[in-house]
Amino acid sequence: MVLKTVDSLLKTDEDRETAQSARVIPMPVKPLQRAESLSSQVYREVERLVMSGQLEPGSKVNEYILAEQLGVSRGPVREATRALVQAGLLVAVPARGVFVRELSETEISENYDVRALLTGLMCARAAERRTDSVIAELNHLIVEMEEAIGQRAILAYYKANLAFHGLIAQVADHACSSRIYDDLIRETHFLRRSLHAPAQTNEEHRDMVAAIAAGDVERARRLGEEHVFHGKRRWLSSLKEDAAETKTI
Amino acid sequence: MVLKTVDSLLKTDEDRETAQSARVIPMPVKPLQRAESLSSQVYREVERLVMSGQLEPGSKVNEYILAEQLGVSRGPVREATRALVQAGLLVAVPARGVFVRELSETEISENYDVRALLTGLMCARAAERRTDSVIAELNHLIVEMEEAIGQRAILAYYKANLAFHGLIAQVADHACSSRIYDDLIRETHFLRRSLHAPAQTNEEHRDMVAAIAAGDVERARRLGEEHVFHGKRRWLSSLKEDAAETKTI
DNA sequence: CAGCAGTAAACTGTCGACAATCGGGAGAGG
DNA sequence: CCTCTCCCGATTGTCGACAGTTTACTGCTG
Repeated sequence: MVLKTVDSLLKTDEDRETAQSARVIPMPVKPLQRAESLSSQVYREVERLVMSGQLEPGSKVNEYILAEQLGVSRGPVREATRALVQAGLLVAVPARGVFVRELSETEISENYDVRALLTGLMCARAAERRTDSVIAELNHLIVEMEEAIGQRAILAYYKANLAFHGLIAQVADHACSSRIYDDLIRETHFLRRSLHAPAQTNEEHRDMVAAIAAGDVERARRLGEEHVFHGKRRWLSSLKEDAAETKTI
Repeated sequence: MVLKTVDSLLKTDEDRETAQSARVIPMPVKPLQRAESLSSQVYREVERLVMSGQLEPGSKVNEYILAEQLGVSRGPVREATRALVQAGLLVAVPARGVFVRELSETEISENYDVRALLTGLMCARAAERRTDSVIAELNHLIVEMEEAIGQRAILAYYKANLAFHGLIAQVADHACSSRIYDDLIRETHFLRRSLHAPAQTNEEHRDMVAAIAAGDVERARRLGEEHVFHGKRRWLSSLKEDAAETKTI
């Protein structure tokens, strides 16, 4: 691990590896592939910080401080932030710096729209390429989500849900959709920390898998699309609730 | 103009502006906004080089040479290329450099798939938000394309076609779709230099505008989708022709 | 006490230089 | 003559430093 994580700075970093130690093993088992470039590591670390909420939307990302915390110079940090701006996680203001992107309600709404189409496409293709083992795995994930709902285990549900859609994407075998879908998911990461009507959502999952299992391509597409649109509706109603609450307060 | 274009290096660069010349006007009319960052300028210049075909798919982009040609240091060049990698125009190979991305047939096919969905979405929304002036402008562009086809003016057709889809995107007022659509178009830029069955394509344009003008949302969506899928079919058939030719040779 | 100007600190944008790594070519050996 | 190895040049990855701009603080004035 070349790059220090920001977390690790809070602890004493005692995990310094002495790679050049003792004997040189004739056939090294792992370190054959060179360490990833610092830019990429910084990219992933900043991505993690944003996704985990440690960097809140709208907050400023200071190059200098970040570079110091990660133990690298500003070069790689600048490269990483540039890429993250292009990826849509950050926004750059000339001569002011980069900030964690905050989405307007319109942008979130549009995000749902495109995700719906992509989900439909991937479900349709998944219905064409399904195998018994995949269907079994999807059903297993649905059960997992069911259990997570019963135990109010938000994180477990979140992970299983991610795995569910990830597996569909994998089976769909459509890299272009998959990539864009992942980008869109990342942009709206903060929405997924709170959950609305998970039971109903999981019911939709069941229907989707049934259509995929039956090989009903068009039905799978429609259910996939609707699944996301229903998510959008749930988000909208939660918005209205928030607005009502703030109004009554 | 701070940045030198690569083209300009072939000519003698005589257009050196002496910005600090003669008198200082008390109230400067234009230069109030500071020049764009070099990274952004390099970004656009490399993008232009790729789009125009001066940098062919698969060719290597040398940081040092590019920086020297543009008259900047390698820092901005690295930032720009990182962003372009994220944008999908370049690919980075660790410790080897960046190359102009070349798409496999599968990737191009998938590109069409997603573009079809987005075009459908934008046409549907355009049908909801149409105005008389927009319809008139769309019809005007169709006529322009018609004329370009008659005159075998590929470039004119290309530009009008771009304007046509751009106008629909603008009317659709769906930034998310629009952004992704543009990215996808850029990735497959090289396909649009050769044209297949433009007359038929323009006929589809007519139908699309008719549906949008009539406010028939679902029909507009379907025609928009099909328009791109027909483009995909035309591309596939041109592929087969190429394969047949190379086989007979 | 509030508002404004001036100054100083902080931060971004950019550059040149050094180190590490990869590819190609020369040379030796089979 | 072919192949493998070693070395060198070319190129990327990274760093520290400087310059210009923005921001924040301080002190002055109405």
